Amino acid sequence: MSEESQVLRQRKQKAEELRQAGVELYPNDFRVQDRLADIKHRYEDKNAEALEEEGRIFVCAGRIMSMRSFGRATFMHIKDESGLLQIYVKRDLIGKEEYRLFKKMDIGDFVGVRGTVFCTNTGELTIMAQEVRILSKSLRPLPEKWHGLRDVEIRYRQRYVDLIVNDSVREVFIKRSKIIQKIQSFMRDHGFIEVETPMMQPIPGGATARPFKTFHNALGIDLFLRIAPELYLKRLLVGGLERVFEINRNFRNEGISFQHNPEFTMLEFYQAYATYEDLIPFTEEMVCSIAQQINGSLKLTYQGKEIDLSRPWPRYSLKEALAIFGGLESTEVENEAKLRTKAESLGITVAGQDSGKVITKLFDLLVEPKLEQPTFITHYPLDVSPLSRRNQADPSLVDRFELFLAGYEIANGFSELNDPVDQKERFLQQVEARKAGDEEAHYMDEDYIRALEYGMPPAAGEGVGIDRLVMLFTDLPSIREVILFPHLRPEST
RNA sequence: GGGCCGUUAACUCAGGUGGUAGAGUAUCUGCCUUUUAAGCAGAGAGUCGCUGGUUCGAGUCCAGCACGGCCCA
Repeated sequence: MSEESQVLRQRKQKAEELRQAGVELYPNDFRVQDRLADIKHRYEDKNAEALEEEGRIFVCAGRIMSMRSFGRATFMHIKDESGLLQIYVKRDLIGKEEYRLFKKMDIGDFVGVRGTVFCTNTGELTIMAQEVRILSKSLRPLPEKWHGLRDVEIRYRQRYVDLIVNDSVREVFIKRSKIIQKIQSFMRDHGFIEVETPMMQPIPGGATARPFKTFHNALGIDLFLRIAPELYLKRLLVGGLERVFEINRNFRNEGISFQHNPEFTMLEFYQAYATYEDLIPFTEEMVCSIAQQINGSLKLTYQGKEIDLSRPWPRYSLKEALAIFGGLESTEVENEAKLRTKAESLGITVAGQDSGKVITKLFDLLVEPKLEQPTFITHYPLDVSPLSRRNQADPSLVDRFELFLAGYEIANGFSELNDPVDQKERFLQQVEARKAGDEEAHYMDEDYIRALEYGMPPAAGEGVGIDRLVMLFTDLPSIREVILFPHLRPEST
């Protein structure tokens, strides 16, 4: 049984023929001097005659993307990171034996080219090759040139092929990188320093989620992949670092969907002597600054919806939002029994749930999808916010906000709870909830309490979902499109 | 977890009611020294996702499973 396709066999055969002719298939002594796009741009305004007179030799390299062969001459397009350029290879110019070997090169091979520029009859700037060297032999055929690679499963599993063939995909990830750079600059410009805290934690904390578990052999202890960096970043506030941020991965052991990948990227930052009300305009400024720098506009289209980022963005309390967007009567919103009835009628499990959980579930279901324009929601219930500072006027609420955009949560920020006694109480409540079967409840973190006992300055902190922000600015409907290697089940063998 | 849809050549896709698989691109051979979806002539290429079942006969019908997508929880 042959497990190799015909094409693969033929290519290996050709590679062997080249090797036998003394050609090194994977050399690394070719020194590239010119990027393809630079060569193209240099002569944009020159006419054909001027090009003929230009005697300059260019030395470039790239992957062969297409070939059109005429017996004794061949046109091909090669591609490097900067772009695409046409190469003309003439037997008379490179030599008979060299051309014979050149004919054994394939679409997909990396080649190094030395030559002069000219303009073809059809007006395309082209390199007249004086030398074509193979730099890396490709053994597998690339996808078809018209339709490219569409199969999303292959696109994600073999992202390298996706990146070779689909330019728009590469642009997405370049844009993602730029967005992250702009955020880093923005934070630094506002006096924050970038830090790195543990990805492996003995007590997973800082969020409501199930963690991944692993084991450290030498220490002989269980460790958890972090679900959030929050408790470590706040330890840094205790340590006297007043403005810190971290952009890194969080890991949550939950379902996969168009909005969720088991590992995702968050910006988290903490600022001493600030409140959540300081972070609201700060967040507006950050998102707008990114939008201006990345897309050059505060208006954007996401999946057909027009979104306007012009400031200020409206703010509603959670209960107001339930009335205004969720279609609830204001008497219902204020009455816990009525809220529970409503929730039950929508299929939400209410038995044994805190009122805070019920109301936030109602919000997720009825309001969140409707918040397309940027909107801040404030006044969250205490029992879903075990790390937030209590509201002075209403101790059943906390000083917290979430930002919604395009129908999903983008950011979550709050004034930090820095009272160690209150924090310990809240942890104990979470421990009770865990005992009662809530696998997402927070763990007790004694060292974090100890840190607070040394004294943490009043502060506010925030987390921003980077993947979702990238989805927004690239107009992509799935988180898998903005993560290079999204998790899939293993291929069957 | 539930529902619906998909899986056929390297890629993109066709294959009414069951009768031993097709196209374009890619590949190979021949002709062709300014083409660009180059052209012309010819050729090869498939465990039809996997496992069972029904049938004289299954890509097609049935069941289970795997992987993926969308929707719901």
